[in-house]
Amino acid sequence: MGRQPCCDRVGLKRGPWTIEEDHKLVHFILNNGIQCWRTIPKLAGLQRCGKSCRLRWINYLRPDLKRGALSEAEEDQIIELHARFGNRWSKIASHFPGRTDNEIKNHWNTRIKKKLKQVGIDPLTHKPIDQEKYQQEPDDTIMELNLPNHYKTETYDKSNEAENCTENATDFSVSNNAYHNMLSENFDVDLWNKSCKTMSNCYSPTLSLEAEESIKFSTVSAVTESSSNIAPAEEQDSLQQWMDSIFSCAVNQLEEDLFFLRKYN
DNA sequence: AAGTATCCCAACCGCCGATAG
DNA sequence: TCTATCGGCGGTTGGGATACT
Repeated sequence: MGRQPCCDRVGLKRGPWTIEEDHKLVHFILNNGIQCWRTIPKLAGLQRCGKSCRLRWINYLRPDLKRGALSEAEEDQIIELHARFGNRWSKIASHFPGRTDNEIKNHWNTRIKKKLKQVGIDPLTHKPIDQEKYQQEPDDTIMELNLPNHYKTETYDKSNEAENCTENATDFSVSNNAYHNMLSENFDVDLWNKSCKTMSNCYSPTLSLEAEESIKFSTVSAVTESSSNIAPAEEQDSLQQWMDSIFSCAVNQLEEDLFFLRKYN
């Protein structure tokens, strides 16, 4: 026979995740890693299906997620990649470390699509909707909207669609604007520092401040705490490596955050 | 201030290829 | 080889937040 079902769906919770649920999931994964999504909710004490846990982790709780709005450079790159790959969001997202396919998809559907239509470019084909109109109108309309260079030329270069294009390593940088905006809007540096200490990088920006105060699971304690569900010794090593990478990732992000705080403060 | 429209995004749905049994 | 599930993906939507009248 085939595999066992993912979940029995009976009594499973749906809808928005609560702080407690997030806490349980993050705590469990930091301690045990990800082996089988189907078993995670049961072992973590969650009334959710594995699929829902996976989605929540990937799109929201992963420590290496980048927060903040997408920069113009990122937006430009999304447009270029979309011209090459179409709606293959996971493929596009792979060029943006710390960004999720869902985030990029949402950004495309809510903003970029609109922006392209405004300047008469079909977001599906990446070609001018009305060729004649665009031969009459000057390119500076497009320039004003900061579109990628290949839209500023008269003809669209078909070679952009070629799959065999060199896979450029993304010149990725944290959105300075986001940090600048935070600081210019009476951003509370003390609170920020405090929340960094409680691993807020893993956490949802929708968390209330009070709730954030109560989150005490640090990455250090996660490494040292007993991991009841890990058995073989060789798995301990790989788990330790995984934990180390998560931890170093969180530390790197923290350093990056502090760098920009100092720079713009 | 209240009602309505629009925007935004987290989460769900359903499909599909890979794979366990 | 076949069947059924898992994991991953893209499309869609519900509802909170914000803007507008």
